[in-house]
Formats: sequence, C-alpha cells, structure tokens
Amino acid sequence: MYQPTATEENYLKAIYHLSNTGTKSVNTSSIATSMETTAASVTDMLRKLSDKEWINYEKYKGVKITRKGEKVALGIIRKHRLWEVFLTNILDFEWDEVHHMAEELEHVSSEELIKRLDTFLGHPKFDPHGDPIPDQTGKMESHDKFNLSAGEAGEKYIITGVTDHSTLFLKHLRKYGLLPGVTVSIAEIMDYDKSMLVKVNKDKFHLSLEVSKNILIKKYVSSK
Amino acid sequence: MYQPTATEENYLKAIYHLSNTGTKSVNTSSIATSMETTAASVTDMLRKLSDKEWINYEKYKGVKITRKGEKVALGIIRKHRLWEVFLTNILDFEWDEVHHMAEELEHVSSEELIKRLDTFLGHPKFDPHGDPIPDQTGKMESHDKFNLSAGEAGEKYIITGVTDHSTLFLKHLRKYGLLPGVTVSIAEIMDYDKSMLVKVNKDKFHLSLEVSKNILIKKYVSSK
DNA sequence: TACAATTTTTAGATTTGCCTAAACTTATAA
DNA sequence: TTATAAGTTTAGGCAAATCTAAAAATTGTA
Repeated sequence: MYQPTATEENYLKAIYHLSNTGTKSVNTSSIATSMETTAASVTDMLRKLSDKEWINYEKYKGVKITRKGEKVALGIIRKHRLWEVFLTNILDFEWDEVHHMAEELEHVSSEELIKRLDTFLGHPKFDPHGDPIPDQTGKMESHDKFNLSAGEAGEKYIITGVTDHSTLFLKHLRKYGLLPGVTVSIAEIMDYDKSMLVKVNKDKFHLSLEVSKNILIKKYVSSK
Repeated sequence: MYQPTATEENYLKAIYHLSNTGTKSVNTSSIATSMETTAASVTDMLRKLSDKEWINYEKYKGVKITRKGEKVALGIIRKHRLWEVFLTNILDFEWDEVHHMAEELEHVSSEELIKRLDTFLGHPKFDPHGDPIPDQTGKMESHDKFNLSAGEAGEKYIITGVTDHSTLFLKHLRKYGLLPGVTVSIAEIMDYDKSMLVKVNKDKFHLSLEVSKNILIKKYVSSK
C-alpha cells in the first residue's frame, strides 16, 4: 500500500471524474486538459499510477481506474466536499468562493480529522453545489437529477445542483438566488430559443438555455 | 515579493523559533537538528532564503532573520495556532493530538480563510498550549510567565503554558488535568530533589523538577 | 490500402529539496 | 602555535513533477 502524493491524488481525482462522464477508458489528452498540463507529463504520471496499481494503463490504449484508485479518489472527493460545507456553512463563504480553498484542504491527510469534521457538520449528504458527499466507505447518494432545461412550463421544481462548477456560473446564479434547495417554477418556455421565464419566490427571471442546461432539479413535493 | 513554498515556510518558522531561544545568530547545525535534516541541505536552503531576503546569511557566520522573514514566520505561526484552537475547541481533539494536523493546515494559503477562522473562534489570544497567537500584523501578547519550578510553597498559581511541547509531556500533564487555565497550589517543596507536592482541585500530585520546570504559571488573582 | 493527421510516448532537460562524501573554515586544547 | 576536532560548505547525485521537441503508434480518409 502506497501513500499517494498530493499530485497523485489530483490525477486520480481527475481520472475518476473523467471516467464518470464517458463510460469508456480515459485518454491521455483529456487528462492533460483537465489537469492543465501536457500530454507528456500525463504519460509520465500514468506509468507511476499504474505501478502503484491505482489504474490499469496500456500504452496508447487509455486508462481505467482500479478499485484501489477509486477508493483514493473518493477519499479526496469526500474531503473536498466536507471542507466546502465547512467553508460555506461555518465560515460563511459563498458557494462560488470555496473551490480553491477546498483544493488545498483536501490534501490534509488525517482521517480522524475528516471524521470529526463530518460529525461536527452533522454528516451532510451534499456539498454547497449539490454534489453528493461519499461516506467513509465511498458510498454516496445519487438521487435522480435532471436538467432544468428539460422541465415543463407550469411545473414546480427544487434546485438540487449544477453541472457547470465555474466561479462565473456560480456567481451568476447567486445573483438570482438560484441555489440548491430553492424552489423554482417555470412560468413559460420560449419556443424560438428554449429560454425560460422562471419564478423564484416573488421574483421572475429570464434564463437562457445555456443557463438552464446547467441547473439540476428534482420535482417539487410539498413538505420535504 | 516571493511566495514561499511550504518547505521555505517551515525553515523560516524554525529559524524564527531558534532566534527567540538564544539571542545571537542561528547556526546551520541547530537548524538541521530542528528540521531533522542534514547540514548540507540546510546550507542549500539558506542560500535560497537569503536570495529572497527572508534572512541575512554569511557563510560560516550563521543566520539572522530579516523583518520580511519574520513576517512570513509569524503568519505561519498564527495559522498554526489558530488551527490548533479549532481542533481542540471545535473538533474536541486533545491538546497533545493537534500539533501534526496543524503542521499541515498551516500551509493552506488563503488569508481570508484564516481571518474568518479567527473570527469564528472569537479572536483567541492563546492556543491550547498557552502560546500567544499573533494578530494579522504579527503582534501578540506575551504576559510575564515563569516556571512552576520557581514557585513558592504555600502559594497559588494559574497554569499559563508549557515549555516542552512533546506529545509525551502533554499527555502526561493531561493525565493530571494540568492544563492552561487550571489553578494549582504548591503544598510542599522537597529539599533533596526540588520535587513538589501540588494541589489541583481536590487532588494532590507529586511533580518532579523535570516536570515543574516545563510548566509555565502566573500568580493567582481571584476573579479573572 | 496507404498516407496524412492526430495522438501518444520517449528523450533529454529543468527545478526543488534532499542526500553522502569530500573539502574547507573556525574553534579548542596541548 | 599548531594540530586536531567540530562545524560548514561544496560537489555530485537522486527522485518527483514538470517541460519541449522528436519519434512512434494509431486513426481517419481518400
């Protein structure tokens, strides 16, 4: 059993995320893009990760994360998301401010620390962006989410998350109060560009398809 | 202005601490000992720290920290001690468990994070071991402390800190409830070995000189 | 199918932080 | 005062993570 370096942890996290977007094996260049580095650097690292059995790697054939590697990745994702909850709920940061800090905090190694942080925060199931927090064994909730862009006029929904995690997008949504947990109803969907008029409390906003595609929702059901 | 690496921060912290124990300039081997590395490695690093003007370094003549370097060191010490308060007061760790975790957390870079943590914790002036926490400008309280070994029989004191920060010593004191803030009175001082009988609440303990030398106290004054 | 375009890997360097061994300074003691 | 001990620096190297440029493999297409 090896102790991954912070860099190795970041590669495994990236590979894990890329594995879950497409189903097939992940290729070098997509990792390079997501890590903002070169393909050559990725190849170097893939050999190392493979030696340590966190991935299965065959030259020119791409990468598949192993169960061991997935465990490492889920551990990091758990830490990242718990720290995000801490930063927003306890230190009052906005949801668009916490990512970078959590990227540093996630590499603090103590398991006991994260266990106690989890307890202190009340065992949260989702982070401020609506992403599920894995438990110590790596399990997490994944309640059926769909895009606001697929919602119907006249219907009422609850925001559960986002698919675009960029600061720009998160800030944009914050301006309208479009945060996880908030109830929105679709007043009207425009035929010509699929943009929509939505009602949040007493406010009405016009959302482009670009925006609604990146908001995740679930059906509204009264009382929880 | 350079951004120090975590390693550079650790060297500056060590040099700062060594500067405050003795008054003269710090030598290579004492840094090597405290960093648990070799003299050769230290020499390498001293050149780098000197280039960045965090220390004044002359070959064979030892090192003096500059005002710039002191600022870096105090920033790290501030972070370290605030995180220690967080770990003990909020996450309920014992005072002998927090050092290693704080060593990692102190290198998380966000200034805003530490500012908010400070506010959340209620602007504590001392860490769990009684060491003063520098404020944002580097200032800190340094209330006159003296060693329990210099206390007098019959007198009452309040524990304010320790000079030995080893886990072993801290655990030992915890067993007796000898923590900062606790009131102790000296019942008797043995002539032959300077060991003492102390009363803490209703309990009486025998403390060796070895132990009493490493406990810091102030005079007891009723109400506050 | 063959060759051009794309993707991936290799080769060779660089930087940071560390090491050992050897050389060099400074301090100490006969 | 000079030899030896103690402390410090230099030289040469290593591992991790990165880079650019060049070579090799794969893929796509005429």
